[in-house]
Amino acid sequence: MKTYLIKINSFIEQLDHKTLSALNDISKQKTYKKGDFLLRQDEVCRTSFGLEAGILRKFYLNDGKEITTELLFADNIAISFESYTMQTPSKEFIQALTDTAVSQIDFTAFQNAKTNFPKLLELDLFMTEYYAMWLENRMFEFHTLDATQRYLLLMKEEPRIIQYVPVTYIASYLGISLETLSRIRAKI
Amino acid sequence: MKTYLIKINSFIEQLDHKTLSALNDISKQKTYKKGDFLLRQDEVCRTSFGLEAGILRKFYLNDGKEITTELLFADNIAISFESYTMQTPSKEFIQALTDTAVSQIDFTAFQNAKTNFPKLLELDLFMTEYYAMWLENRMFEFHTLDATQRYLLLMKEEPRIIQYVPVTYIASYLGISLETLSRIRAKI
DNA sequence: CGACATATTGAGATCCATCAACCAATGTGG
DNA sequence: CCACATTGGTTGATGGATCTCAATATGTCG
Repeated sequence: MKTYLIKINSFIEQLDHKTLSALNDISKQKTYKKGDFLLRQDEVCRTSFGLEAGILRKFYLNDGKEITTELLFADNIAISFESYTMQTPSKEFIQALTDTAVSQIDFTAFQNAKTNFPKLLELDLFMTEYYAMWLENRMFEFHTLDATQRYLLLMKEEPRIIQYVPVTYIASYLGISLETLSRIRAKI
Repeated sequence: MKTYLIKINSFIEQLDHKTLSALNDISKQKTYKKGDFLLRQDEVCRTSFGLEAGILRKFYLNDGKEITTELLFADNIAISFESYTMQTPSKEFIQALTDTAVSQIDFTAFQNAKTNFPKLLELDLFMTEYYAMWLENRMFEFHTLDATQRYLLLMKEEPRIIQYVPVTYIASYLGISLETLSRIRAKI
């Protein structure tokens, strides 16, 4: 699956100059401080956030509890997928866990760019395919692994998450309670 | 999310004649008998299966146990997503739960068609977006609902599954044991 | 009818959540 | 600079949800 990222990156590198500058024209650099919200529940996700530095967290509220759905580092793109795709109110929040720098692209501007530069349409497809594979993989983990195994796998596959993200968020990302995660960590 | 299906369908209806007949040219009608495998583990998923009649099941093996990942009815498209997208060996099987009729499209032929008929590229994106939203939703259910709630939701959202699919497969689709599902059913 | 797959029921074990107390580190106001 | 609140993490005891193993029941199809 990660080989697909390589394919996407080389696809981007091989983009013609016009396409690249079209993409550049609609990008806006922005920075956020630790704790800032890039998107709140019920807002429509009108831009994508290309993360250049820092850490972002996507989460939603369920019974008053925060459930983390994704933890993002540099070179990832953060969007509330359903909200962005359908331009409907978001269930998710996107929050900066550290000071961050992002490159924002407006949804409508990108839609227009896709019709003028078909390579961007292809790129959009590739990225969406990658996201779907990532989700399939995550489903697989929830379907087949218990709490300890999920944590061990995360350690192996995403060491940065273990290193830089508070355990509270890691626990909810893994779908387990804070206390259980604490016990798992004590045991290994 | 279901409104997106409506959008996709009307997009298909509005396709120009040339695009539609290009699609037609690369489609092959096939039928399978109950129990037949459309795809086996370790094979590369080289075609998509547009389901016209019957029921299909996607599953993989874990510890010798079958885990059902998707249950499909008419008008859905069955592929082993990662295998199809990357053209790598599949983890999943696709099996006919009843006699079925499908319209198969070869991966490579579709790739070529997409470059000649950009509308197909757009269509591919829309369908992939839908699949990603479906997966997000499924993750959400696993993250927030217990066994009983998941079953009740399935009854409400996908009554055909309850009606036509053996409980063994429903249980593994819901990520619970056969026995637990049986008890849940007894209680309601 | 008999045989084999499919579904239910029961009892015990296990995993994990919850609630509550506790600890350590950090920050803040007097 | 210290007392104290706050935040983030750990530890303990208990209960509930769900799994597993085993026995039994209900199909269903040749």
